[in-house]
Amino acid sequence: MFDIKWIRDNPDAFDAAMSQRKNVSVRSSDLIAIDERRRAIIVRLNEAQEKRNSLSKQIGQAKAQKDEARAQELMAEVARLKEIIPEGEAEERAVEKELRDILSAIPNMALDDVPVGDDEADNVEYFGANGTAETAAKARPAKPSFTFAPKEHFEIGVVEKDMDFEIAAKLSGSRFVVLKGQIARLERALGQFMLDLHTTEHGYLEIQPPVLVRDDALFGTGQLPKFEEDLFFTPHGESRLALIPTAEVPMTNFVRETILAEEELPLRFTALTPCFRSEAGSAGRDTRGMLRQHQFDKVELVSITTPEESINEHERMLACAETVLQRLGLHYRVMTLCTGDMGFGARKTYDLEVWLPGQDTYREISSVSVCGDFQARRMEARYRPSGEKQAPRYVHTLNGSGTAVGRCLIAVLENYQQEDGSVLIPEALQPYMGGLTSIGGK
RNA sequence: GGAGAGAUGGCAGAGCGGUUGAAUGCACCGCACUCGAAAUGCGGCAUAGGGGCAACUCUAUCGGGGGUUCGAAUCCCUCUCUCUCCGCCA
Repeated sequence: MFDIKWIRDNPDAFDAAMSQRKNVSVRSSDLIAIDERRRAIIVRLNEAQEKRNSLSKQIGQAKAQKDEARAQELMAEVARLKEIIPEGEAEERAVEKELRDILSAIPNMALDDVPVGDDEADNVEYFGANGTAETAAKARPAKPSFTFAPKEHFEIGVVEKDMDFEIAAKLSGSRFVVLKGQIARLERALGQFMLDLHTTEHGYLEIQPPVLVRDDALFGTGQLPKFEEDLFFTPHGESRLALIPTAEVPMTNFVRETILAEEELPLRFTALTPCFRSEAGSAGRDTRGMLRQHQFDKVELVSITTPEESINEHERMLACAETVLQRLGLHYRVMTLCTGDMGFGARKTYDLEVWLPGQDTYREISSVSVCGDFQARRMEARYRPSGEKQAPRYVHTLNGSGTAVGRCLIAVLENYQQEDGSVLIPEALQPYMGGLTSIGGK
């Protein structure tokens, strides 16, 4: 969420940043007009409150001196403030809400080095901080070659009987899947492998968060108020709880309304959780297979850092996600999302796109974002800088998938499929598969 | 599900209608003392929003929201959370 004071001081920068975003029409001048109204109301209200406070103190003194006549006189004087103060308070509340409602629906501002563009066609391939196409190609697994026409994941022999969309539809409708046998085990192996990697090699703390959260948490990370239709809710007493769309929500909100010590930073959390998305508005897209589901497993990474460290942490987090694909021998590319394709809370986002030979295309398998203080402001998440007594500052937050487990399963199946319908198990996964080197072989 | 108790500054913990934004202790930061440190003494130490070039000043905040009152940390309502006991339960 933006700081109105910042907009007041930098109206042109604000307007320029918003013009790069999609479907955003807010202008600084409108916000500043509301803010001026707000401040005028505050001045009037404060004056009345000051008057009331000082008169009330005098009443107290008069009563202490048993000067009842004087007290009555003062009470009469303060009586007329009784009308104007509640009025002013109501006005202040209304205008603050008006401003907050608008500010909370404004997306974050892109960093300077984010490419300007309208949609995914304007995303730019990224080869690392000092990388080139050549260095990246060397570091990343090569695209596999096939002596036969590779199939889509749900058509592969070994998959067909153990990835069951019919039973899932019977239970839950479309966009759900039932995994069985070795396919279910492979999904589990992938999740365990990723968690172990991030906790033992990348310094993340393993978390088992709730997957049901309250509205406040969703507001903190930015899903509310704008994206309510993308979420599942379940009634709870008089209220409701949402099924998390990503573990970013609970883990980032760990620091909600807290003041951390600088020494505690960075905080790095990872969790393997189911994620729930209503996929409103994506009817007809990716309807075959398990690419786009209402429920899927994902390993999420969250970092809480100082403002100075967040950019470095972003590159570090990207590398952590890339390591997953490298260890699995999956070919991929990294894209820097353009201003029009970025998510609501991000200042900069890298997408990892894994190669799917069955689809003959790259598909997103991880998204790594730095949010600056955007979420921190919504959450009131701050830290106290060490050294000389200093005022608290907002932390920076980052999140990334490390990676989407369901989509990674698809990638393993498609990339390691054999002509006979079996699938080889990548070496890194074999310990998690009881030593199996392939599934579905004769 | 039933019955109670509670939520105060970084932490602990007073206050229960009137100069209380809040005692006291701990922690922390200055200064003094010391060759240095400890101990001791003195001082400082919440957050946010206004106004002012500034010095400074005003307002709000004692879990959140609402109410009573000239005046609320203190009284009432409500929500959230925590704890204790009973019941139920993976």
